[in-house]
Amino acid sequence: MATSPDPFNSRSSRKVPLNKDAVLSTALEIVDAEGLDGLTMRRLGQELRRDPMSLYRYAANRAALLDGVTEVVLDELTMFAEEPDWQAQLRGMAHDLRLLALRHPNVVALLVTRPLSTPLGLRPLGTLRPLEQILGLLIGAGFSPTEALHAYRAYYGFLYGHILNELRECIVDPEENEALLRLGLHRLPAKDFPHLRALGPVLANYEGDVELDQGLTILLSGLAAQLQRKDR
Amino acid sequence: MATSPDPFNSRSSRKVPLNKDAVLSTALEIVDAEGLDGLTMRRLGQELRRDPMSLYRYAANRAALLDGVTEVVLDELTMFAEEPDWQAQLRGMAHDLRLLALRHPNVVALLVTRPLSTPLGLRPLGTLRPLEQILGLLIGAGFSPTEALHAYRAYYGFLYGHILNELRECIVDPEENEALLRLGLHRLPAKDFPHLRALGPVLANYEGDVELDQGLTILLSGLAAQLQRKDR
DNA sequence: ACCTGAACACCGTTCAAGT
DNA sequence: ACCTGAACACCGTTCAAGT
Repeated sequence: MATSPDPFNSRSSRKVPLNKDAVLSTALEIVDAEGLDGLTMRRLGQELRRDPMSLYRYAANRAALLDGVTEVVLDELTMFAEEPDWQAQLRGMAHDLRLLALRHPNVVALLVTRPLSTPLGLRPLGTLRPLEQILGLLIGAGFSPTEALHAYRAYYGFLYGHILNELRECIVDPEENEALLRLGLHRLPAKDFPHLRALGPVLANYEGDVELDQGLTILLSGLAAQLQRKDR
Repeated sequence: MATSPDPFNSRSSRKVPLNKDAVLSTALEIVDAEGLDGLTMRRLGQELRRDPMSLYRYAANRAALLDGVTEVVLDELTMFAEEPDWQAQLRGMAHDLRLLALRHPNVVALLVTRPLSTPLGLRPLGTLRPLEQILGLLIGAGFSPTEALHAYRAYYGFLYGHILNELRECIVDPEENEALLRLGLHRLPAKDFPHLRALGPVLANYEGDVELDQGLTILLSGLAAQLQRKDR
């Protein structure tokens, strides 16, 4: 599961050679296991068997640490699946990002909110690389730079929205799944939430990949139509 | 700007009669003014001129306080704009939500991440009401309940994605806007980010409402096509 | 010059002591 | 029975004191 070779096996191993990558991947493991709040300087120091203060050599502060974690996660994206056309490429990349999000659900909040109100050029480069990449793809496909930017926004907006939606509705414990769901729905005032309550069984099995694909079909055909209108 | 009648004017006014609404709307003001991190129990207590501990009578803990704030914000949504058809309604509601987000940018992170991994039925009712409402709208328009759910997800996914995108690219200080942007872009390695750097001027003026509308047009026409395929 | 860790200024929350 | 605030167990970060 860990990408780097076994940075710590619980509390058995001794001193780990410290570098930025080791710090960040350990930080990611903590976030994956215990959520964003679980990642504190002190906790991370303990995991690495170092004085928490020594971490400030690798990250200026906790915010920078979190930025580093998002970069590590985004680096997991296999950059270019070789697909025939731009639509297939966008589709493939969307599914890749979705799987990435499912692998690191606790990081998604970071992906989505961390760069908020950080000037574009000052963001972690990992955040910007997908943007640049997709711009190139779309411009290569015949969109003008401005159109490519708009198309990117529509695509990424939908994609992130879908991921958030899916994570929101995903219940971790598959056993309690239906029970919890029903329990929750039952709590809703029947008069105010008739449709929602009626959807109980349907809500229970969310096939994220299928719905993502359906949404993409709508979006991509819309973008393709725009492109055709131009070429004609 | 404040919705409730002047709950405190800086540090001049004396004791405010305390109730849940007063607590939450003051909490919202703090979040709007200073961000999510600015809202602490102690800070809120100070603003209300109460012992911070007394707040636990109105919210079980800080998380509940944050849930309360999201509910207060969502209650600002004017429920039903009277529009002729379902497409116009969805369009109108999207713009309403966008404006709400621009009014309370610091709350958006909450809207988007707070209910993550909270079972659906246990969420703040304010979060669920739009869902129920749109389900009703779509079912009334001819979608099956299941289709309505899928359509809702596509719609809301896109909508939240757009809002996050727009907030991400929005720079608060309109004066430094272009300067900061160029500065930031200039920092990017020219070789790795040619397209992004070339878009500098275009990136500078983001017309969120127009782009939201364009995306909605694609999405809604896709959904309308699905509906027509059925009726035929 | 580098690293360490005590100390500071905060947190959310508990709970005993007041009324 | 209710409210208060001292106290606890944490934070991120600074900075002086060590090496």
